[in-house]
Amino acid sequence: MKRKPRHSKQRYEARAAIAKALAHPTRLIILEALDGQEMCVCDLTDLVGADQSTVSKHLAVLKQAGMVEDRKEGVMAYYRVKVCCLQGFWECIETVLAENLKAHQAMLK
Amino acid sequence: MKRKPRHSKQRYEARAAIAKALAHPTRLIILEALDGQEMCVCDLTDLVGADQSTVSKHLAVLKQAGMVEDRKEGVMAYYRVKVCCLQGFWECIETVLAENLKAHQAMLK
DNA sequence: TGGCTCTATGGCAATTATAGCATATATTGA
DNA sequence: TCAATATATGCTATAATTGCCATAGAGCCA
Repeated sequence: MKRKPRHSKQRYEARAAIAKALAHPTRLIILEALDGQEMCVCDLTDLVGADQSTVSKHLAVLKQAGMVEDRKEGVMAYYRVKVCCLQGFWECIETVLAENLKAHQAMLK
Repeated sequence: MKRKPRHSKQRYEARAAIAKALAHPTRLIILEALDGQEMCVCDLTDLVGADQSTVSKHLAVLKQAGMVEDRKEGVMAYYRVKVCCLQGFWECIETVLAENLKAHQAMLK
């Protein structure tokens, strides 16, 4: 059966942009750390062990994608998760990883 | 509160690799088209309107990530979705997009 | 005011991703 | 066998991503 894309090119690009924001290990660490709490850039920098400017840029990517929002308090910037559906992401990704592992092990036999 | 990453670096890289496979509009079109049915490369090529080799490479990316699997029948290759949790992905992404749109509209006022 | 801290940004180099062309491989059928 | 079709793979040019350094801006406090 042949098909046409159901949505516009722009729609798929917007969707891909969201997925792209999730497509970096450091940003996944950040999102997980922000699960249920806010943290400042300095603590996130300690957490991921990269340069502060690098962390700041990752946070900008997440913010641009609408995944997090920030709050300024004095000189500090506190970030928190803005979306509620990340749990489903993690579960799905873990499912895929488990499947891949299983398939890989089966292939070794 | 300070935190340490809950998982290993490799774990986050593996997760990011899955997300990365979803981070391209063409691959999203393909996955959506393969929702509930298998399709050959030729029809997918028509669908996305790119070079056949480009589509083949996108399919290789999705296959490598474990999102799709293929079946060879004669000279044809039929691909189908291998994971069951994509619906949650689409819904979450649409939720984020809707939130972003709302926030953007609010900002224009 | 001046120094200190925290965060964001500009710039650059290195790496990675992407697209299409050309081509290789494999299957089918005349 | 030969031609035609479907798919996969090198290859190259281009674009995007990433990390860190240097630095700018802003708040805080002596």
